[in-house]
Amino acid sequence: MPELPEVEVVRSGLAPAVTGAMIAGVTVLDERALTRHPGPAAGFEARLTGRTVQAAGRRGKFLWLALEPEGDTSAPATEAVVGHLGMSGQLLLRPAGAAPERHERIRLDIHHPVHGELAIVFADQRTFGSLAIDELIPTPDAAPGGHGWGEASVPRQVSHIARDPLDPAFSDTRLRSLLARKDSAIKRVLLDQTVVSGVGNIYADEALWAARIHPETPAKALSTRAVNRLLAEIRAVLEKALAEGGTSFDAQYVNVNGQAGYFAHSLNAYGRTGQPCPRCGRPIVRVSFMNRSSHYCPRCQRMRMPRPLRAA
DNA sequence: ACACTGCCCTGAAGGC
DNA sequence: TGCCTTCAGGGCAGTG
Repeated sequence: MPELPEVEVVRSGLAPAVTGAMIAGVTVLDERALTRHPGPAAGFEARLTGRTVQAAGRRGKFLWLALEPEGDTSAPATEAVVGHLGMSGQLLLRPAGAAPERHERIRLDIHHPVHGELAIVFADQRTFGSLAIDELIPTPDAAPGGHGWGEASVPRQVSHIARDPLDPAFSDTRLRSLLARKDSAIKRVLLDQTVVSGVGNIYADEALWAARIHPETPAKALSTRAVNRLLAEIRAVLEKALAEGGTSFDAQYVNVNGQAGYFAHSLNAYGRTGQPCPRCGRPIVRVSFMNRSSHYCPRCQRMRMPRPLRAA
């Protein structure tokens, strides 16, 4: 289940191999991997072949390979290959001509001036992930579009997604004011990528546990102090997971070399139903919530309403 | 305009 | 043993 740390591990693993590399060949094995690409697979292959990759960027759970403009290579990039790993997508770096991966959907054969011939394989069991060629459009705040991408542009398909909490241009103020207006449960709001990006079910549960906030607390009921604590814990859990190479449960998430991360050993709430809370010892509870699971400690994460709401 | 539900998909795991 | 159901859940179209 790739969230920000897992996607960043993929991006940073890909970056040295793809930056400056020429896409020599494109093979689409399954068109479902192009659901977000406008137009047929043949067009995807034709438009990418011969292009050079300028950089590998990421915002939240989306990543993209910016393409050097054809002709004037000093001009700013106007197009990118946007990728989302969905539930089970993998981007793997393989030697040229490597045997097909299980669930391989798309292969890019690349030629790098230093590293030579390589293959980038997009494999995806559940086919929620996709690649697409997309236009790069200016960022409204004129800050760089994402991590690893210094230009003030972002793929159109990513432009409605909020910056992620590790982005230097992330606005804490904007988040506080959005939360103050939302009646929805804080967990639901954390999963809304237009509010804050990069957080999925695992890290939402972990950050709420660390901040001692009940997942069903209405967002607007959180005090400023609680919101600040939550934001700090979101950043802490994302950074820790990143340092450990991401979380893996079922070998669906792996880095570009096919290796799993170690963060699963560090989880305090997610997936620990019935096991003691590391803080207080009470068993972690699992509840079904918006077609997902929420895991929390019923003692440490009690619902607290401020006076104005309790009166109603 | 916002809040929320349902759907897409495959394979592993559990129940009977 | 084997079939059937359930579960995993990100993002977005569609509904209210």
